[in-house]
Amino acid sequence: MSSHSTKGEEVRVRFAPSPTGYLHVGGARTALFDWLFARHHGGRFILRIEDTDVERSSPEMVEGILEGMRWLGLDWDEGPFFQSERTERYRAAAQELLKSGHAYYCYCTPESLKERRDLAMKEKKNYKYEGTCRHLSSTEIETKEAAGVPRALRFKVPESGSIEFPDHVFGKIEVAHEQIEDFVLLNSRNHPTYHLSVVVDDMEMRITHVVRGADHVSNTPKQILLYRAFDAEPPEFAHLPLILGPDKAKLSKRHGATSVTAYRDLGYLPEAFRNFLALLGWSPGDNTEIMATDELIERFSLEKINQSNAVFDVQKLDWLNRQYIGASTAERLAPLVQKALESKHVWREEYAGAQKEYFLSTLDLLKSRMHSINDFAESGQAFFTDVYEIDEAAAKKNLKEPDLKELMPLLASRLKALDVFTLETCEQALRALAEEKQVKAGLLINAARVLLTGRAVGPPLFHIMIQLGKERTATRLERISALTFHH
RNA sequence: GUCCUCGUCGUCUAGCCCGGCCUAGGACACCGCCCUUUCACGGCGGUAACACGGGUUCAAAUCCCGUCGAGGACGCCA
Repeated sequence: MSSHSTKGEEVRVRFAPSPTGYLHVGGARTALFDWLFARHHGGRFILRIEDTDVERSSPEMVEGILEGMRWLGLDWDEGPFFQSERTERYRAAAQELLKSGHAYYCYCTPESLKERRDLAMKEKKNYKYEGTCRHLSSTEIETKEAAGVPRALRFKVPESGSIEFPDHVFGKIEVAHEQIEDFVLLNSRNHPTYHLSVVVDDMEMRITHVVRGADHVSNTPKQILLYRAFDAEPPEFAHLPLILGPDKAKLSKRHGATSVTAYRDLGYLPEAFRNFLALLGWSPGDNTEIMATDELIERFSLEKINQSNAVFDVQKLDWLNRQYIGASTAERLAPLVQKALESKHVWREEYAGAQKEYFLSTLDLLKSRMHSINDFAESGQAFFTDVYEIDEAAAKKNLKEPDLKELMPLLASRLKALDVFTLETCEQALRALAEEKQVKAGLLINAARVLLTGRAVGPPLFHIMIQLGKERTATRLERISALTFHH
């Protein structure tokens, strides 16, 4: 167990995405760290959907987020809770703050506020709400109320002093009160806004640790102020460094795939992706990189999270993916590969007709050189159908020797004559033929591979032969005479 | 503009808190070699970094100050 206090209570962490977009890489990393932290401490992982902005939230996005989390294996213990269903609680909490003198009504119109903000922006000045309505006299308020002027509720931020809080990642952070404006709690349609709902929920759900992106550090002082106003103890905070694109700007659509499910569709293994995400902003401290879930959980700690932003490096992801694919059993890979084939509508019939054992052994043969789950659609094709294309470059490279037109059929007949068709006997037959005809074995081997699979790259030839079987191997070798090449 | 934060190879990072063991370690990528029947895998080796400038100290990547650079936040969005 790590040293930071859990106050003798159960650790409770939440992941609180807003369903205004998909679960993107940054969100997924946050969710992962939340989950790892909860699991490490044997605590509870709570999922809360922050959909107070009804216009921008949608059920599809919620489903997308859940889908992404399931894909990554991030299971939650409580929820999902929806903030949109808890509006009354937030309103009640807001009234409490009004009564206790921590909040006041603001009658400024959004339009005038925007004007003031734009003006300040134009003059390159810092803008902060002036607090106009904070100092309204009771008669002024009466007049506004009588006229039915729309009102928002604002939090009364202390005018002097500063707020300071410890962060598990960044250490101590201090902000002067005068930097913080009187933020809105309830908008003029009487809807709660972010800070209010977050704090009310975190209190009510007894969240002990808030682990979230560093884009929230500047929100933290406001939220702590709210805890104090509610006379509640704030949770502990840990802010995660951001994930950047190759251009070192915040990750966005222009960097390609955004949602994590897009990575699934690209053929990444969830365990590889999760391992990769874990290494973005965190390291176990020694040189270990490949870690299974249990190890990740066991070794995870907030103090090992580093403070600088990290660039998302696809090449490293690819490497991890290859490592994981190579180390996975065919049984593990099979359903994923199958799903990929189905979604791509590739040679469905051939695959459907194949025996399970044959499918698995083919997968075993090919997995060590698969870069992604999707690769199998191409590299596996020739093992399931006789109608596969012969790659032109491969033919040009390995089939251009004229003698092959005789050598290949000859090889075919030698193989056919074999009583036992094994790795050893195939190799013997081929090498004997090469010696007899005074050609390099490599010539025959490379040519045969192209004929058998349509590709210049792939598994060792004799493995391919065994996999295909004697008949198919022979037939395909004989096919050379039917081929025409452009030299 | 204001505030907050960060700054070790191209990238992810170890080391920094508790100065000497750092002629700065690992991984990805890149380049060579080996293995080999192709492509991978694997093995071996190589290029490559403490942003800069001042202090403090016998000694600084590590402590202090400044500069520069980068990122984030500044909504009746979350």
